[in-house]
Amino acid sequence: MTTSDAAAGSALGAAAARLRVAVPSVADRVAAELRLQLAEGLLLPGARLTESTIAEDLGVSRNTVREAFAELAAERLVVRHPNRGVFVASLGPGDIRDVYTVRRAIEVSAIRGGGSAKRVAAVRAAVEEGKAAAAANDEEGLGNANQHFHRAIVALAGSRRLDTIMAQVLAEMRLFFHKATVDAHFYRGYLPDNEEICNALEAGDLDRAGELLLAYLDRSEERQAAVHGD
Amino acid sequence: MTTSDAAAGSALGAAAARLRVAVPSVADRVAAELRLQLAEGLLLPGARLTESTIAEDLGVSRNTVREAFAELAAERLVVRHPNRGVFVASLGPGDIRDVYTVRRAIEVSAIRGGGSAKRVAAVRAAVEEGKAAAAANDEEGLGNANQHFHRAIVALAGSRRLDTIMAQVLAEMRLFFHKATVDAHFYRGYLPDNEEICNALEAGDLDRAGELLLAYLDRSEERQAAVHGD
DNA sequence: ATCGTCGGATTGTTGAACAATCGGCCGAAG
DNA sequence: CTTCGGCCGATTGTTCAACAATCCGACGAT
Repeated sequence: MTTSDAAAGSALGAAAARLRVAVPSVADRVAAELRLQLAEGLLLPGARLTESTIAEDLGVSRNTVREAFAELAAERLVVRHPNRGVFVASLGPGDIRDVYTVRRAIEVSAIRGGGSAKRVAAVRAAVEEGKAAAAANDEEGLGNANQHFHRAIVALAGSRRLDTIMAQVLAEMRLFFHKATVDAHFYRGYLPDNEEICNALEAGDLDRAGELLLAYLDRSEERQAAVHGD
Repeated sequence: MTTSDAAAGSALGAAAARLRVAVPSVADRVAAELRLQLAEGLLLPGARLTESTIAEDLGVSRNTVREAFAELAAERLVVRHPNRGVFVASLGPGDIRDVYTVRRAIEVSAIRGGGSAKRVAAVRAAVEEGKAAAAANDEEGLGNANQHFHRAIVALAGSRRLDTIMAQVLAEMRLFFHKATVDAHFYRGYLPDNEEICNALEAGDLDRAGELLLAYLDRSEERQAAVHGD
């Protein structure tokens, strides 16, 4: 769990390492650790991250922590207030709408371009993963499956840059999902949508798939905006 | 405190300020200087950037240069090879296609969503800027106008994140444009396209505007792929 | 209660040091 | 003559200690 997450996280900023063994730098590992704590909800939005504290806790130099902060700041997971410190990013209503604007752009574009059979199969796999999680009442599994589903859609385009952008956006969203995930029916309601989208995709009806996905995102945005003060 | 007010200062994501006087950090200024040299073509793709050299040249600490590198690496303008150094990013054929995939996604999405009159006017302004530059035989002005045009299109969506992504993509493209810009007719041929797109946009025919823009991007991609060994 | 001032704490930046790693040079072996 | 292995210099990765600049909150004066 943690290792795969770390690998997925490093897919964000890390310089692609050809076929190199490449031990991640210490700064990268610090960033990974913080990313993990962020995703786990251990560090809540608005929380302050003090350089010296983290440096001491993780047994690294303050300078190294600083580099890790730069990495996280570039991913928008954290914001720097000059001379005041870095804080866990917190998204306001405007940010939520912003994030969904990005998702609409890249997800709809990706699905309307179709994709190889293998990539379509990955989308289907995410749908099945979701159904299995639902059957097992695995709340967290449902959320993960949903993210896999949308990442698989973007992956249809086969663009490394789009994949990166999507990963960042999803990481941002995880920041305030910890508040919304309490609703057990939250993701479950999206399952039929995902399946229908996947069906249209497999049938080659890309226009319809795009329409469905767009409607899905609009609804999801409204829902998120409702949960978080509009 | 939301991240909404984070900053639109420098074109790319410098952590600048609301109404703050805020002198940018030294690291930011170093990054800005390097960005400038990158855009000017003083630093060619593949060139190596040695920490100590730059630190000495700019009269700052090596550690500060390091932070600047992190910033540029996050923007993909530079790549880090662990234990070997940082190099000016160079885009291969695959990257070119990748970049255009991103542009198709966000530009077409933005234009199909329309935009306020003020934002449409900004698009028109960019078209006129291009015509003026063409009349003056201002080669560089033409290139700038073209970028303004596409940035204005993305700005239609009013999304800070999309604007940032677009700025990064354009910065990446400038990296290897220094090779392609030699062709005087390069941008000039696109002028009529831009105007037609703008006309459709002003007429409210968003579908048509989107189609035109998409065709434009496809053609541009093919052209770039042709110039750089496919 | 408001305002200015002071002090403590944290960040921004520097400089120096050291280990780890890389690339290339040179010499030895085949 | 080519190839392989190991050494050397150079550069990066990381740490540490220091200092100035800046901010926050508390204290005190008006």
